[in-house]
Amino acid sequence: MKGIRRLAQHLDISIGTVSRALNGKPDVNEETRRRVLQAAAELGYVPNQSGRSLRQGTTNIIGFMMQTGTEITGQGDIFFMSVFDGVQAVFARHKLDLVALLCSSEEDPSDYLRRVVARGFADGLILSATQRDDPRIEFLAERNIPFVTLGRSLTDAGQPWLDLDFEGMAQASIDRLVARGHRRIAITRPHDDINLGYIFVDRCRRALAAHGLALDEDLIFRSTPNEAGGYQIARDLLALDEPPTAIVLINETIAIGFYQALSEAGVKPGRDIAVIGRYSPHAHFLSPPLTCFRLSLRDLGIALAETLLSAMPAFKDHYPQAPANRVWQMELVEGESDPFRAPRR
Amino acid sequence: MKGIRRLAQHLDISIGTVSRALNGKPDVNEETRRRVLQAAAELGYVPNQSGRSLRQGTTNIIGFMMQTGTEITGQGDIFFMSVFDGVQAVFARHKLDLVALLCSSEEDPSDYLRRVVARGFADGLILSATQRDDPRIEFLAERNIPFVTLGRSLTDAGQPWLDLDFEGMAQASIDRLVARGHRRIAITRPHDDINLGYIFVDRCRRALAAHGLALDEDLIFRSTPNEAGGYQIARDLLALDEPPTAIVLINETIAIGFYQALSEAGVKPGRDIAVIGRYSPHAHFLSPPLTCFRLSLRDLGIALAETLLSAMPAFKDHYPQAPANRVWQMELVEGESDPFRAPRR
DNA sequence: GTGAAAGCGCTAACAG
DNA sequence: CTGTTAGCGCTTTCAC
Repeated sequence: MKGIRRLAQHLDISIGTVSRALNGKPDVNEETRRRVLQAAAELGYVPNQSGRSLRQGTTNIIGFMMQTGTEITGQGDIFFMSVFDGVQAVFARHKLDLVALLCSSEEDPSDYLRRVVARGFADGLILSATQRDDPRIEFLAERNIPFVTLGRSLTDAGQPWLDLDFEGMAQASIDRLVARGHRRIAITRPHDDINLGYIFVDRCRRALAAHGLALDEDLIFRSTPNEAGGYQIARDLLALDEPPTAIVLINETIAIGFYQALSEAGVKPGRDIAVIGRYSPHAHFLSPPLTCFRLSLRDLGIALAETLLSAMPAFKDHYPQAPANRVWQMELVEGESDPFRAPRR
Repeated sequence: MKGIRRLAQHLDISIGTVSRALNGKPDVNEETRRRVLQAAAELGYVPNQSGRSLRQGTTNIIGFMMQTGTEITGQGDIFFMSVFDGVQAVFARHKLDLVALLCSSEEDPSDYLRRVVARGFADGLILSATQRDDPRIEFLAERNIPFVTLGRSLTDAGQPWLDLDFEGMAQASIDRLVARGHRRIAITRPHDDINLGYIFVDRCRRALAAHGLALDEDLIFRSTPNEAGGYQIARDLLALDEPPTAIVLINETIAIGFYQALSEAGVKPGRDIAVIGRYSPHAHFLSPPLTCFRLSLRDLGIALAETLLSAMPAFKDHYPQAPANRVWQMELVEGESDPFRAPRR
């Protein structure tokens, strides 16, 4: 004898009553409920999730889909761990469990998602690394699976999303660099079709135009989101006939390689070239400290969770005011990598 | 009508036959099987996991348990992402799915694990960040849940484990530094009770003793496994009356902060102090390049998966030769941070 | 080679 | 307030 049946037998009451007692149904004698809860604790009883899911059609699991190839997302363990921590803080209130759904780099993300959904694995989903055109979005929307994306996409099915404020970062970076005397400003973009790259480049272009400047196509550097990518950017940049005097780096990790390649060439950030990037734990520890845009990843996770829950019928009442779409502000942390520029010559 | 029933109706055969056809049972007419598979593909049928689990008592899911607080694990940016990718490469062969079980920093890991197990969530588990005494190990062993740990522990239930060769790293580092003229050698250890810290410190002590040297307790620096921890170590170290001439860093991430604090004090790695650390993508991009110990994280993941599967009755036949316990070699990458030491005075 | 039917553990509807 | 029972989707006997 196993499971709820065993518990019921142990208490000499019916399994129905045990179930109701455990699930906090009102029509249970308080004394009975107390006995059930105590016995459950003693016997270490926890309801079998498969049985429960099969009956209720819900799993109490929220899946956070991510790709495991390191060069794909551009985010590392730390980024996601921090976000997860915030997400969980919210889910814990509702006894929802967060699991990371790990799509191998060898599998097509859409196929993977299809499998996850068909299996009835999760009650809701969080998608990260949204692509410019992202078939996953349509797929989930068609099936009425509650989900939220971390990142926007041209694929719009009216889904809720949260995204970092890359426009704000672009605008502020360009304005700041221009104000500091720069006219020839480079930017970077991801090597793949992740949506944020488009947003960032577009806004940089417009911000420059507002200052009467054009974005030189040769000053848009594509790179993989890692140290090696940053290194390569610096090498390419220094090889130009007329290098830029400033650059805005879109990824966190590329700063290290970028600094190193400059250093090898005897070029010093802050003195010979202005650099603005994204905050990461090592940004402070570069020399000179990187001027960068920071955000609270944990708070982002919290917002992500609340937005998702507000899209789920079972929880929406708890989060009536959660915004369905939102760009997440980043805060400028002043470093020493982009001082005012000494007038040339 | 849903699920397998719908598929059966569509084909006008019984659900039993559909099930057998889909699951590759031998007693099915090949023509029938072909029709079933085709219809399944057309209708996008995927068996419901809850129904299947309930019936079979197995989920085809392997859980990789990890803690989500960022200061906990002590691994670099992309440590887990890379390991996951290797694990999945193996699991894909057996149609097993890997999910990361994310224990919030606010929850006790043992409680979390208990819940996961009781729910029948996964067929097997991988535990990371094993503590010196780790109750999770006993818990799983008692219940006969197949699992493998990434990391050893004093808690020994005969479980399979894989661990990095911290002894080898300790021994090689000490030998190398001594050979290069160092007598006063510092080491670092994690701030918490993770098991690897004990292994590392013990072996360093013995390696030094073999050279007739004592490990000075003041030269064992505890730190959180992040940039700030490394920064603090360097500050503390430089404040000593008699600073060490060399140091071995146990974590990947601390090198950056460590280098920075040295730099601020005008102390140059490789010239004024020898440094040996762990490889991470930025190790090359430090100046001077860090001499460090590297391993293939993806291969580690593959080995981890194979070791787990060899402990699972359903798969053990495929992996007869997988070692149940194994320290994973790391390879020394020569940088320029620990040259031969100019004799003093 | 196929169909019919039992039953995995659980919750919810219903009867008392 | 409690017991009884149907049935969630699936796999696996057991007949035929």
